[in-house]
Amino acid sequence: MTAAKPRPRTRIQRANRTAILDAALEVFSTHGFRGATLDQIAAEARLSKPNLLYYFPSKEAIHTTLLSGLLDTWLDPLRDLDPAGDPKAELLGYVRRKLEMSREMPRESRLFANEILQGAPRLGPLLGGELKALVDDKAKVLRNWMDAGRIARVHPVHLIFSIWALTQHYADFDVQVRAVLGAEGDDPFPEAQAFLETLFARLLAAGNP
Amino acid sequence: MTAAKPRPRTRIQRANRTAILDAALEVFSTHGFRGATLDQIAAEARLSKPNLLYYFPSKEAIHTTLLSGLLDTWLDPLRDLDPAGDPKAELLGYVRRKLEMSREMPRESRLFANEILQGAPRLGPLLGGELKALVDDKAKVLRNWMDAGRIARVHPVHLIFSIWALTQHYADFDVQVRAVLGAEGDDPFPEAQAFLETLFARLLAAGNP
DNA sequence: ATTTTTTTTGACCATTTGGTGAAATCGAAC
DNA sequence: GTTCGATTTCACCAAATGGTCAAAAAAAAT
Repeated sequence: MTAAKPRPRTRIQRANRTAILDAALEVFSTHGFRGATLDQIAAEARLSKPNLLYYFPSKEAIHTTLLSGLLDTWLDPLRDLDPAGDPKAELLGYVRRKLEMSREMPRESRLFANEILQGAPRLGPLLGGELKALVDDKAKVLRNWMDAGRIARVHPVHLIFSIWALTQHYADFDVQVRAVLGAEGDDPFPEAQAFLETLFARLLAAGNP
Repeated sequence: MTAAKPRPRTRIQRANRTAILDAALEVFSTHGFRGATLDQIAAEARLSKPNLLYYFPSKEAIHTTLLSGLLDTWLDPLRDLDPAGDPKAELLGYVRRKLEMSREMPRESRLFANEILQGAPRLGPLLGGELKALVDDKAKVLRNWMDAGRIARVHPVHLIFSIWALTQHYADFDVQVRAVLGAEGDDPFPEAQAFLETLFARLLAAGNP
């Protein structure tokens, strides 16, 4: 489909490309595509603007490069959900890994959130394609587990939505979370982890009607 | 604190101000503050740009006007949580009302999400102030209910976070939700309502450890 | 009908923005 | 140490953007 990107050869190229992508991630994730400027990105990357455009042909190209890698990374934990594993352990593991990603890659989470908020103008088709396919597949796994009485019966797709919503909330709404929690323990994530574990354990407890 | 805004007198003023605010809500909520342009807003409101600026002194002013009204509206359902009511009914009612707001005011939800995503540069102080105060107050109510054994014990603030995250997800990530669900029933909200009801009912079922 | 006030517009401005081109500088291989 | 490609910078554009101003056009008040 897409032209195979010739991997950057020199170490200068590698270093600068990563610097640019890192700077762009920072800027795009806090201002959205339209709100971000090349000058901001250039400044953040400590390069001149023309120098930026020596490595990437356009603002669009930088953004696209970031997004194209993102969805895959983002869905890795869901892909790992093992149909042969223990249902509850698999699901709680998924929640934990997803929450870890919120803590360790909040900028990526916000980049994604921005894109969706703005109507997914760029990775729109992937949602109904690749993403839907994966979710449908995993929903089937969940349904099997429910049929076998190994987890409680709930709408499998909304169950997945709920995991996304709850875990990404701690990255995307970080400012709000910290403001509301106040000084009470700087790091909200351990509490969040405990809370989410309880929540999903109770929601999925077999024996529920 | 803020200067009392002299309510618009003439009906033309009232009509145009609402048209502008409505247009601005549309544009700001899909592009964020920096990504939105006065020309877009003017076009959406069917006014000329100078005419826009006859009613509002600046882009900032429009945005501020929108945001200042928003937080209050947004928190109304939480304010309504009645300490004297039945715990489970109160909480499920809160969830329902919040989900209704996601369905009926998705643009407002996205405007808010954009602001928080971008680090809450404008309504930042309100988060640690007014918002935190309200949440602390209601968390106390929740804790009392837990102490009395009327709902299961969980971290009350994270419980509130979870309600926000789960309900707002259906407004903010609407595109994704619809893409993943596919044609399977155009309106995701009835299913969402049922799912969330189950989720919180199980989470809060007294008798839980 | 005329004055007065409100509303709308067209022309305009300074700054910012995404992007270009050619020249200068740098770095590695020889 | 020279050469040749890779890298960086300087000067510059055209378009877009937030905003201004004075004059025209509508409404309202008299």
